[in-house]
Amino acid sequence: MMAMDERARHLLKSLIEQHIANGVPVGSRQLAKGAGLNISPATVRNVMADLEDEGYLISPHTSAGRIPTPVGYRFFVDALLRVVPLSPESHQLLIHRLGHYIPDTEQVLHAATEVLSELTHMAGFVRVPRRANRTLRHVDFLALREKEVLAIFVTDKGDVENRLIRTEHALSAAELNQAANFFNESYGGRPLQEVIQHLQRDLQQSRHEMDRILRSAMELGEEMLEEDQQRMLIEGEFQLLDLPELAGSERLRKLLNAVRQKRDLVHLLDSSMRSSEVRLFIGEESGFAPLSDCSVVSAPYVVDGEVLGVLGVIGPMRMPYQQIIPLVDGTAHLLGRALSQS
Amino acid sequence: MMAMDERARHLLKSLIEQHIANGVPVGSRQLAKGAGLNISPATVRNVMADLEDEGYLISPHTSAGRIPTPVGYRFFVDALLRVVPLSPESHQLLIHRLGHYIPDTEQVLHAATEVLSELTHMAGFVRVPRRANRTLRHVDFLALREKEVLAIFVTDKGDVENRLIRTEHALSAAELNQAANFFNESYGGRPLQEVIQHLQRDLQQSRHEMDRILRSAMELGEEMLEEDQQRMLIEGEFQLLDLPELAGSERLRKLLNAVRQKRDLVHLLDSSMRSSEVRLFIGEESGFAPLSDCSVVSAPYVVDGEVLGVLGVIGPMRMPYQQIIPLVDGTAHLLGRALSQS
DNA sequence: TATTAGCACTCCTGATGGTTGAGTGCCAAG
DNA sequence: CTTGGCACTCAACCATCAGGAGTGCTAATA
Repeated sequence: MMAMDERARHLLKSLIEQHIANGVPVGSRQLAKGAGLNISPATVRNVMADLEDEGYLISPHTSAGRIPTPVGYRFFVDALLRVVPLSPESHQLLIHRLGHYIPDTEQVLHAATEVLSELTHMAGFVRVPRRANRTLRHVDFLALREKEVLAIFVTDKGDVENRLIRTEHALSAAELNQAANFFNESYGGRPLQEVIQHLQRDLQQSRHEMDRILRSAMELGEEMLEEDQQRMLIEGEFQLLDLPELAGSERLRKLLNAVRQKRDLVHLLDSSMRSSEVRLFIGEESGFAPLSDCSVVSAPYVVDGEVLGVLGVIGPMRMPYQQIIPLVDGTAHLLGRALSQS
Repeated sequence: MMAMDERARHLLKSLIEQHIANGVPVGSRQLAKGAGLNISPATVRNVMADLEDEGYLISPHTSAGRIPTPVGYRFFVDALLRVVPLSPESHQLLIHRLGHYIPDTEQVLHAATEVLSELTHMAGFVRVPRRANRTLRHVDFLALREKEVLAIFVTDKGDVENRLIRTEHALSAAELNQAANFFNESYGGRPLQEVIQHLQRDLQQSRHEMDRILRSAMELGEEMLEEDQQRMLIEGEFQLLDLPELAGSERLRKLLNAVRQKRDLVHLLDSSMRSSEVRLFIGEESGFAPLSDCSVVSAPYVVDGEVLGVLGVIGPMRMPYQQIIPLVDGTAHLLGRALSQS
């Protein structure tokens, strides 16, 4: 496999751009014209044949022009792509949706998901912040009824989570108050993680009724950390229905169901939290079968110097990367900013 | 339009059953055989022609047998349908999923949605309980940060809702406590509706800082009532992708997007809360364009003698009503029971 | 030596047309 | 009123064909 010369690179770039724009295989004649070089179709054919040998292109059938392979796309984005700045309109819209103060975290995340989906006409997602390092702000225990206690947790960022706890005996409001006070005094301001560890240790042996409540509360705290490992917002999956290349409905159904299940996707994305840049998964690179016809563009978002989560879009391999990349990047930045205010 | 004789009714019933089973138009030969009557195809043809004249059947094209019209389905379910009891397996599964105690309301509702979707292979939905008549249990105000207060509402059934409120001046924990105490004492145990009305009146003129918090809290309460008008769970929309009759993807996309938007659907269903029985909307009867190819089977669920919400399924007109109806009915009953325990 | 024109070949696409089979409507006989 | 018979219709299937786009190869060219 020999290195590509300048002309071959240019042709590959031009071919992929054309294919992204039209979605149909590109032939030598059309490419010769579109590339701007003064070159005959025959020459182009030679070059294309070489590129096919090297794995960048493939023809769907004998006489149908050529389309990029995943390898071709990969080379394209790594070596050929020139990212264009965000269009003023898109930027405008981004600012409009994410630029001003929104007090509710949940709302901000939704806004980000929506705006991604809207601007790209593909599926947008936001992986929600891990709360692992959040600290416990406040706990409340309310006797809802005989033998049922409602526990409410509040973290320093204002996340609220609640859960019903059944007790064996009825507990008075005073007792619950006392438990809450104990909890708040001992653990208020401490990281959730730590609170749970402490509780786990302290409650090992004791079997008092009141301790049962604390233990349940601890479980709730654990759930807040756990559940959250899975959380993810997705918007606009249905935009994918419009893609002709995914029209074979069997395939698409699999994908949509997979998106629904989200778990594996979460897995994939967590791996990309480590990078601090926009990341691209093209086709099989995601290592996630139902996505093998698609690309994923993701970027982590950062609040106060710390990566909180990932966001991005899912779409066909043939997506306008030059625009998607800055868009995802920009959204990530704005989301980071929006969240750092809250 | 003359009344149908016994034989015609039998044939119509048989035809619709066959069509529900196979999804293809039914011809005279097949119907003659399937109906069990000793009758020739020619006779059947005469009857079918009559049924077509009267609007119960239609042929997709000249020589393709006949399929039921919405009118046909309507007549079928009203006059011909014999509902079969829930199959033991389905009943088993229902009990298993909804029969035992689950403390968390949200979880119960989800379980109901899921089980509907699973057993029918169609889209299942649950319209969530209105909280209008719930009473206020407890309110908390927490100073989250300078000039930001987190308000937490708890209703008597353990629903928790929260919201960030920005204030103009910083407020001390003591002040907030005082406000919360005031709130709890004045309004604890009162219906939310009433609380809001009172607040609305009491706060009309005053402009104190603390009142601003109360006013924001009132808005939150209003939101709890409002937002909730829209809430709805849907599960298994993707099952609809499997239906050949909806395969024309354009149409389906519209439907799925509509389902996504839920609003109009909520509207439709609220109207069916008034009935205390299973209700059927066939095709256009729903008055909701994207659903015109579909039927909706819904039933209200009742807790302590009061209708809390609606649940049901969305599927093709050609659905096995004899089984779907008791299933929806049974699910509604079980959900009512499950909720009355909590 | 790299480029290009020419040419034969492949294969998709869309149009055409014939055949088949399911199904109908109608009529005349039972 | 029912039924067998019959002509007719129409979608679905299949084969065929022409057209066009595109290719690979070869030989001429700059």
